[in-house]
Amino acid sequence: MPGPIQSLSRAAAIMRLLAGGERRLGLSEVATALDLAKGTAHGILRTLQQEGFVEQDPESGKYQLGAELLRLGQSYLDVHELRARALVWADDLARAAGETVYLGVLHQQGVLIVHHVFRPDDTRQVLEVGSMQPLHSTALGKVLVSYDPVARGELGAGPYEPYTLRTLTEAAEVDAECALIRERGWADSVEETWEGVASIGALIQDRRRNPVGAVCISGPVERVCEDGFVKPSLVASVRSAARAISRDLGAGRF
Amino acid sequence: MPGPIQSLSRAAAIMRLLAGGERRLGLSEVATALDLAKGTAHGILRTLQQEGFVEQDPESGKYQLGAELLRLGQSYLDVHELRARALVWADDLARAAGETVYLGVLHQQGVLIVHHVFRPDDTRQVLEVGSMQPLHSTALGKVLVSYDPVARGELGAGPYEPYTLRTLTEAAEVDAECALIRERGWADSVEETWEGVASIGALIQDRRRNPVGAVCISGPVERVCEDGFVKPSLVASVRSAARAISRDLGAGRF
DNA sequence: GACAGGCGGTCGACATTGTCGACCGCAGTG
DNA sequence: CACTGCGGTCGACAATGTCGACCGCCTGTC
Repeated sequence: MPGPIQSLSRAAAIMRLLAGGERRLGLSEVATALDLAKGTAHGILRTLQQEGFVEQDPESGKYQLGAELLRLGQSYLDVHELRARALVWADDLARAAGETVYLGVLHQQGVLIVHHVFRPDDTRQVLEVGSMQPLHSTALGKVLVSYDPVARGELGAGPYEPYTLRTLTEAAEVDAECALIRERGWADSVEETWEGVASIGALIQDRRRNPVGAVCISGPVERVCEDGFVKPSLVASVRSAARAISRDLGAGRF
Repeated sequence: MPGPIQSLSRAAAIMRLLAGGERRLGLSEVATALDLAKGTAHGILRTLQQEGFVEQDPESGKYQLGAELLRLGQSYLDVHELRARALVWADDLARAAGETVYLGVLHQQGVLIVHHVFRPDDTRQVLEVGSMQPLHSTALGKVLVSYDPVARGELGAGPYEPYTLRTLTEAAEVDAECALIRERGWADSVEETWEGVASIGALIQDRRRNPVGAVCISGPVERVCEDGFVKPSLVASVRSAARAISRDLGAGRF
């Protein structure tokens, strides 16, 4: 039976739809958006609700995502091997560099943040675990595109969305940059996604040298860069953290 | 069609199974655990994998939860109205009390943590958003059981699991405690779940006075208690934060 | 190195199961 | 006070997911 189960695919589409729209959605909205009969959509929503994946506002009758997703998402993190092994290294890196550290893996057409260490001295930061970053304009994303053919495939042919004036929007530009990244072994992104923010990332490999994720540090361009380039000392810190995590993953087997 | 969609319920059961077991599970394990034909389990797993809810270790062929769950769980938090309105109050409370703050809602037979503010001065804490706490032995749980009939129903008749010597394990004990909680308007839990940890919680209501969640502060018993009782000043802080959040929720409408 | 046992995965027949579109009662609205 | 939209239900139909036998592969064993 090499075909997906229809009702499941539809349920997944409904949840993604609910995740996308900022506000709650009504039954009819869901049905028309996915081109389903109202009865069908209702059956799926009822089951999802009963399982806790979707909740219904009793007042308006509209639907939103449910708490069970948060719980399962947490379980995903608990089991995540890369994350588990990287925790302590990420902490060290944040302390050594004095900047925010992110750990990301490829997910669909972006980088999913699976770990986030706050900048040591600073308060008032928002945890970004579970959020996504673009592939073509972040250090994490460019690392993955450079080394993981799947990531390159997900990126597509462009043109890509320009977030700032420095964003690379053409496939040829990104590919050229990736060749450079492969050559020197690390990626940077200076104000390519957010004004004033620069980051430096490096690849994490598993025991069989497959790319499995990336680490990066991220901070204000004034602190991360010097004379228009990222500070070599920070690059060294990130690369050594990436190597340490990779080694740790490889050691799991032997 | 007031019946749940079979394949969806089964898919949910599979995901819960994967979330429960610490390690990855094989196809046959999943099938026998849920009493399904291998072909059926495979069909569901294949669809879940394709949608990103489940991942397969290419080496061992075993299954684990997928990244999409983390993303959707994050989306759940983004839309969560109680959490959004409580963010700033929880911050203030943590600063005023100098202790960790949790915000929880009822989910199945427990309290799901939807927000967590670290103790201001302290480092090295693990974010517990997405994890669950028991109903019968925590301040958050007892608040919900006291005011939300659904929570009381989920709690059941006991006896409940004893985590420490001070845990209330009989329904009668918990019900008596809840009567007291309703009377004075707040709950505490001193070493009932974890040795050395005490917490104080209060109810959050929506605009129609329905219980929708609870806040608590939690910290070492030496700091939270005095002469064997929780400090009145901390109780006052928690209650005023709970009132503030409730007011904020009510104000959304008028 | 041949064998047995277990694994993940596939296949096709069967009937269970999800789907569809018409229909219901209600609430808000002009 | 009709009218339009909503969320939700119903029952007939056949498309759909389910089942158990089967396949090829790997691993451990004697």
